[in-house]
Amino acid sequence: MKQNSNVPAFLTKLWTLVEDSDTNEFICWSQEGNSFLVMDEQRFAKDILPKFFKHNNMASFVRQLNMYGFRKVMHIDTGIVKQERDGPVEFQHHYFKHGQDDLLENIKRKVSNARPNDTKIRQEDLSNILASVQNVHGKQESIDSRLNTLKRDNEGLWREISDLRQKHSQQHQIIKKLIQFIVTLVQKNRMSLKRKRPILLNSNGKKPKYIHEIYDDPPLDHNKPSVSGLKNADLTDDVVICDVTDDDTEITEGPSRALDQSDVEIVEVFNSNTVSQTDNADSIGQTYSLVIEPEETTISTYDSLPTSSTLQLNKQSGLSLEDPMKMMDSILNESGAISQNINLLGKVELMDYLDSIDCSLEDFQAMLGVVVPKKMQGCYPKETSLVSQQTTSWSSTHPALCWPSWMAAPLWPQRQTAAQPQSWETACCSTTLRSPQTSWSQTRSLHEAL
Amino acid sequence: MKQNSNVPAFLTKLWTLVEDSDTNEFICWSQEGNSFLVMDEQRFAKDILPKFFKHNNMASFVRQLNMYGFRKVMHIDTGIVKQERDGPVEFQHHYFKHGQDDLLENIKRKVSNARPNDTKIRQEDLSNILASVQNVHGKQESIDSRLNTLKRDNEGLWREISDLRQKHSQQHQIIKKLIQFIVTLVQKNRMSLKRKRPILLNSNGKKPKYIHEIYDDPPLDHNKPSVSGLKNADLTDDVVICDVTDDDTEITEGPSRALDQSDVEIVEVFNSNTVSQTDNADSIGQTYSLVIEPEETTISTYDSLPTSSTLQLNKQSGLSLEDPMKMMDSILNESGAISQNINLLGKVELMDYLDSIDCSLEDFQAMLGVVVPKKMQGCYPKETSLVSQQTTSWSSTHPALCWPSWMAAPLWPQRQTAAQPQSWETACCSTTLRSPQTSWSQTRSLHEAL
Amino acid sequence: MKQNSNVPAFLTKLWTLVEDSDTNEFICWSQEGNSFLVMDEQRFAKDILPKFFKHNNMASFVRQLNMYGFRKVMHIDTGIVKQERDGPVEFQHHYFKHGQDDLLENIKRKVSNARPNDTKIRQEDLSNILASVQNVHGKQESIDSRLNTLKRDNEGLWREISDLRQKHSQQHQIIKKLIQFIVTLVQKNRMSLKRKRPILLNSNGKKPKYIHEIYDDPPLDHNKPSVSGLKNADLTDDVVICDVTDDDTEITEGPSRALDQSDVEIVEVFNSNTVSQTDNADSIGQTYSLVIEPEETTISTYDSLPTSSTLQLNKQSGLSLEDPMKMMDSILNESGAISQNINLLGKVELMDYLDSIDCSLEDFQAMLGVVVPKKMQGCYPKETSLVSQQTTSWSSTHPALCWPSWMAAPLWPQRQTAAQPQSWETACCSTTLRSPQTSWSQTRSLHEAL
DNA sequence: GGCGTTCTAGAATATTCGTGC
DNA sequence: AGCACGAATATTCTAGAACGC
Repeated sequence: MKQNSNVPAFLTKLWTLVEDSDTNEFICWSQEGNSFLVMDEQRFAKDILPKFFKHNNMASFVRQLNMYGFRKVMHIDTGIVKQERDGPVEFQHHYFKHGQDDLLENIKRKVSNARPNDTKIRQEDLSNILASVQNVHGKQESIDSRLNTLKRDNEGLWREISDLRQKHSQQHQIIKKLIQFIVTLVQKNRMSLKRKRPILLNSNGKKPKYIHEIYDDPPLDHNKPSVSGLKNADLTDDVVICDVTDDDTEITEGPSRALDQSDVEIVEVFNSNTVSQTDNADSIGQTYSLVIEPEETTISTYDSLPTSSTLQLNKQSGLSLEDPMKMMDSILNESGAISQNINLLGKVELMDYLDSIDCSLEDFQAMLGVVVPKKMQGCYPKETSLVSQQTTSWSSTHPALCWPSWMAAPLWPQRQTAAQPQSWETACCSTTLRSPQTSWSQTRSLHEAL
Repeated sequence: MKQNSNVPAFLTKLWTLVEDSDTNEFICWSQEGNSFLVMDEQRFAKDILPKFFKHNNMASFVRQLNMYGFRKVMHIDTGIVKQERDGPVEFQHHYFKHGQDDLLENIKRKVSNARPNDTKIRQEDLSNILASVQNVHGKQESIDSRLNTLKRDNEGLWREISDLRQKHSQQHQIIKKLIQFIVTLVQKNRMSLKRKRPILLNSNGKKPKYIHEIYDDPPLDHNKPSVSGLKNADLTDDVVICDVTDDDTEITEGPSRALDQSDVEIVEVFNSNTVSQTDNADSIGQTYSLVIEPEETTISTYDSLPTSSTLQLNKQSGLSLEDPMKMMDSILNESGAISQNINLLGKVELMDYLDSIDCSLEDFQAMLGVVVPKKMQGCYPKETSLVSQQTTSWSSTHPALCWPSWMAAPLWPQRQTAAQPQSWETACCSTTLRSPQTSWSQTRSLHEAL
Repeated sequence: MKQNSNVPAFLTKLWTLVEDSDTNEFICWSQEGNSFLVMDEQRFAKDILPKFFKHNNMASFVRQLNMYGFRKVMHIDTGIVKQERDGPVEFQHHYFKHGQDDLLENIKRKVSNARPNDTKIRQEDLSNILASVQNVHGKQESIDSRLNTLKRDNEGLWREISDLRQKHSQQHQIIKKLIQFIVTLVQKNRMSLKRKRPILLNSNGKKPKYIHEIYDDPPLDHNKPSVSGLKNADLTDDVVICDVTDDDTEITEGPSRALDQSDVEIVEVFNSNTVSQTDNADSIGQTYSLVIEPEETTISTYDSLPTSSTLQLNKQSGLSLEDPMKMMDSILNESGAISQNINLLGKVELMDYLDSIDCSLEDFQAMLGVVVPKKMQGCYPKETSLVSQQTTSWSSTHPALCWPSWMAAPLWPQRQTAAQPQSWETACCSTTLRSPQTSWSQTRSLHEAL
C-alpha cells in the first residue's frame, strides 16, 4: 500500500487495487497477468473508485489510465449492443503486470506537449513572416528610389566632369596660344630691335622638327620624358634667344627671327652640361628666361620623386640664348611628359599642333578672336563614330578610369585633334573629335597664306 | 420521428428523446427549456441510449454532444466528492431549445481540419521562409549602408566639381585678363614706337556696340559686372594694333620699349566693313598673328561635323581689316556649329558677349580672352536667384543635367558672366598630357616658319 | 480473441469470423484460402453481422470491405442473367489469407484525403510568402549590382576629379609662370630701353623672400621641387622690376615703383576709393593696365553680389604706371576675392604665392621651365606621406568635402604648394570665400614694400 | 511543476447515405 | 441493379487543456 520512490499515486493505487483480492469482483488481473479487467463498469465506478480516488467517474479513471499509457484491449464483440450488462473492460500496459510492482516506476505519465498547437504557432509565424516580407519590400522600394537618385546624381557628375574637362581643354588651348604668341612677340621684338644676326634655329629656312625627328621613339619612361628629351636634343644651331639688353643692336637678317639682345631672353633648357652655349658671351645685359614649370608636375603621383625632373634652367646670364620656340618646347615637353607613351598619337598631334601654330598675323588675329560662351557645360556624347581615336589616346592613359556604366558611348567632346596636345588638356568628353586634317588644312592654308 | 432536411440523425434523435415525455425520467428539458438534463447516467446509458443509438456508452453520447457544440452546464457542487449517486448531468446549446426543432439546422457538427502530413512539411517551409526573409533583411541593411556611403561620396563629388568649376572660372578670368594685358601691351608698344596714325577702330572715341546694337537682345545676365564695366569704360584712344613689318622704323617715342616693325602685329578685328584699314599695304614684312582657337570648338558635340565650320580666318597679310563682328560671327559659326540649333540662346549670349567686348581695343582684349566652344554643356541649376542668369544661358544648353538631389541650392561658384566665355575652359576632360615632343616639334615648325 | 497491435477491429473480426468454423455456414474461406465467401447475404447480414458489428447491413459490411481494399470476385455468370437471386458472394484481398493473420497488418484502410480547410489556405499563404521572398531576393540582387555599378562610377568620378584637379593645378602653374614672365618682360623692356636705375627689389642681388621670411612657416609640401629649385637657385642678378617709363625719367623715389609713363601700366586695383594713386598725373602716355579679375570670384557663391569687386579696367591713358607687382597684386586680388573669408589661410597662401613670384631672373628662368609631373592622371595615392601638405592647404579650404569612402588615402595629385595660391584655383567649394580684403591688404603691403 | 479531475477535442474507425459508372 | 467510392456522420479510444491541489 505504500508507495515509495516517485511512482505516482494513481499507479500505486491502481496496482494495489488490482492486486487486492477483495476487489476482484470489480477489478482483477487477466489470466495472463499482463492486463487487468473491470468487470462491471458502473458498479466499479460507483462503489470502488470513490474509495481510492476523488471521483466516481469511470471516464476519469480511464483518463488516468490513458494518461499513463494504458491501452484498452479490444474484444471481438466490441461494439455490439448487448442488452445484458456489458462485458468486462480490459486495459494493459507493458510495465503493469501481476506481482511486479517494481515495474511501475517505468510507467511515465504523459506530459502535455506544451505545444499550443502548431497550427496557431504557424499562423503567427505566417503573419510574422508576411509582415517581414512586406517590410522588406517597402525598404527595397526606398532603396531603389535612392539608387535611382544616386544614379542620376552620378550622371550629372559625369556631365559636370565632361564639362570641366572640356573647359580645361579649352583653357589649355588658350594658354598654349598665349605662350606661342608671347614667344613670337618676344622674338619679333628682338628682330626688329636688333636686326642683327638671327640666331638660326633653322638656318635653312625650314623648321627643324628636331625633337620630333630625334625622338621618334619616345622613352618608355613616362615620368621623365622631358628629361630625356632634353638630353638627346643636341641643339647646336639652336636658338639663341639671347637677350640682350642693349639698345642698338642690329638685326641684319630676314624678317623672320633675328633675335638679338632683346632684353628678354628665352633660354633653352639644356641638358646637364651637354649644352653648347651660343654666343652668350657677348650678351652684356641680364638675361631672363621664362620657365613655365608647375611644381606639381614634378611630383610623381605615386612613387617617383620629382627629383631628376626638376629643371635646371638657365644658369643665369652668360647662358645660351635660345629662341622662344625652344622655350615652348621645353615647356610643352615638360608638361607633356606623361603622355609620351602614346607615341603615335603624340606624333600626330605634334604635327597638327605645329601646323596649327604655324601662323602669321592672321593666326594671331584668329587666335585673339575667341568667343567664350557664358556657359558651356559638358555633354555626353552619344555617338561613337569618333570614339576609337579617343580611346586610343585616352584609354591607354587612363586605364583605371571606368566610364560610367550608364553611358552607352562615352564620347568625349574633346576635339583632341592631332594638333591639340592632349597632354594638358587631353581629355574631354565630347562626342565627336574633329578630324586632324581639318585643323591641319586650316592651319595650313592659313600658314601658306603667309 | 422523421428527420428531413439536413439535420444529422444525432440531433434529431436527441431532440426527440428530450422532447419525448416518455423518457423524462432519464432525460428532459431544463426548466428554462434551453438545456436538457440526464437524470441517471448509468441507467440512461444502458437503457435509453441503445434504443436510439448503436451504443450504450454515455461517453459516446457525450462525445456526440460535444461534437455538435453542446456544452456541459457546470453545477456549483461540481468537483466535490459526492457520496450520493451523481446528480443530473446538464448540457446546453444555443440552438437546442424546447419546442424549437427548427433551430436544429443551425447546429453544425465539428469537422477535423488538420492533415498531419502538411503540418510537418509546412513547418519546414516556415523555417525556410523565415530564414530566407531574415537573410534578405541582412542583405538589405548592407545595401543600405552602401547606399549611404555612395551618397556621401556623391556629395563629395559634387563639392569637388563645384570647387573645380570655381577654380576653372577663376583661371579663365586670369587668362582673359592676361590676354587683355598682352594686347594692350603690344598696342602700346606700337603706339609708342610708331606713334603714327592709329588705326581707328572707333575714331569717334566711342565704342561701337555694333553687336549689341544689331542684336538688340540685351543680356539677361545680371551677374556680369565686368561686362558693364567694360561697357562703361570709355575708351577713346582705341587701339591700333596695326602691324608694321619693316625694318628701319625708328623707335622714337615711347616710353616703353619701342617696338617697331615688329613682326608681330596685332590686328584689331574691325566691325563689319566699317573699318578703316590702315597702312597694311605697305607692310612688307611678314605678319604673325596670334590665334587662340581651340580646335575642339569646331567640333559639334553631337552630330554636326566640323567641316564647314572651320574657320577661314585671316587671309594672310594684306589682309583686310575685318570687323570684330565678322570675326565673331565666323568664330561663333565655327565653334558654335553645334549650338546653332540653339539660335536664340546663341544669339543672346553672343550679344552679351559682344556687347561686353564691344570696344575697339577693348574688344580686342576681351576677344582674346574668349573662345566659344561649339558646345558646352552644362550644369544643373535648378534654382534660381543667382541661377537665373545661368539658367538663361545655361539650362537651355544642358537640359539633361540634373543637379544632385541632395543639394538644396546648387549655386555654382562660377561666375560665368556673359562676358565670360566658357568656351575655353569648359571643354574637355582628358587625363593625359600631351607628350612633350609633340608640342615641341610643333612649336618648332612654327618657329621655323618665322 | 483479443486483438492488440494496430489491426483495425473490422479486419480482426472479419478474419475471426471467416476462420471460425461455426460460421462456415454463412461465411468461409474459398478453397484456395485466398478469398472468402458469404453464402447467404441476407441471413449473414441479419444473423451474423449484428453479433460482430453495430449493424446488420450487408452494404455496410461491403463498404468496410471496400474501405480496406477488398474486391468482390466476379463470377462468370455475373452480369448475365442471374437467375438465382443470391449466389454466394466472394471477396478477396492480397493480404487476407487463410491461416495467416499476420498479414492483416498490411491491410490499410483508405483515408479520405482532402481537407478544404486551412490546410489549403495555409498552403497558399506559404506559396505566396515564398514567392514574395524570392521576389525580394531577386530584386536585391538587382539592386546590389546597381550599387556596384554606381560605386564603380563613383570611383571613376573621383579619378576624373583627381585628374581634373591635377590638370587645373598644372594650368595654374602655367598661368602663373606666364604672368611672371610677362611681368618680367615688361620690366626688362623698360630697363633695356631706359637703362636707368633699376628699381631694386633686391638691390643686394638677393631675392627678398620677404613674404616667406615674414611668415616663416615653410610650406609643408615636399612636392615642390621647382620651388626648392627656385630657392636654391642663386640669383645674383635679381630682378629688377623696376619700371622705367619714359626715356629719361628719373626714378626718384624708392626702390619700389616709380613708374612713369610706361606704355604698359599695371594698375593695381584699389579697394573702393581707398586707393592712393601715385604720380599718375604726369604720365603722358597712355597707360594700360592689366587687370586680371575673374568676375566670378567676386560673386559670393550663394547670395552676395558681384558688385564691388568689378574691375575698373584700364582707365586709359593718363593713368598710373605701375610695376608688375602691382599687376600681380590686382590679379591676385581679384581672383582671390572669393576666398577672403579664409583669412589665415589666405594670408599664408598669399605669402607663399608672392614669395614664389618674387623672383628675379632665376625665378624667371625657373618659371620658364615647366616641369611636368611624372605622373599625372588621377590616381589615388595610397600613401599618405604627401597628404599632409595637401591637407594643410586643402583640407582647410574644403572642410565639407568628404573623400570617397573607397579611397584609403585621398591624395590629390595637386601640388598645391604653399607658393600656389589657392585663391584662384582651389578655392574651396563653396564653403568659405576668402575675403577680398585679405589678399588685398596683403598684396598691398607687399606692394608697398617694394 | 507534477498530479488529479473534468470537460472537450483529436483521430481513427465504423456506419450510413448518396452518387457515378 | 450493383459495385466502388466520396462524404458525412457515428462510435470509440485517446489526447488536450483548464483548473485545483
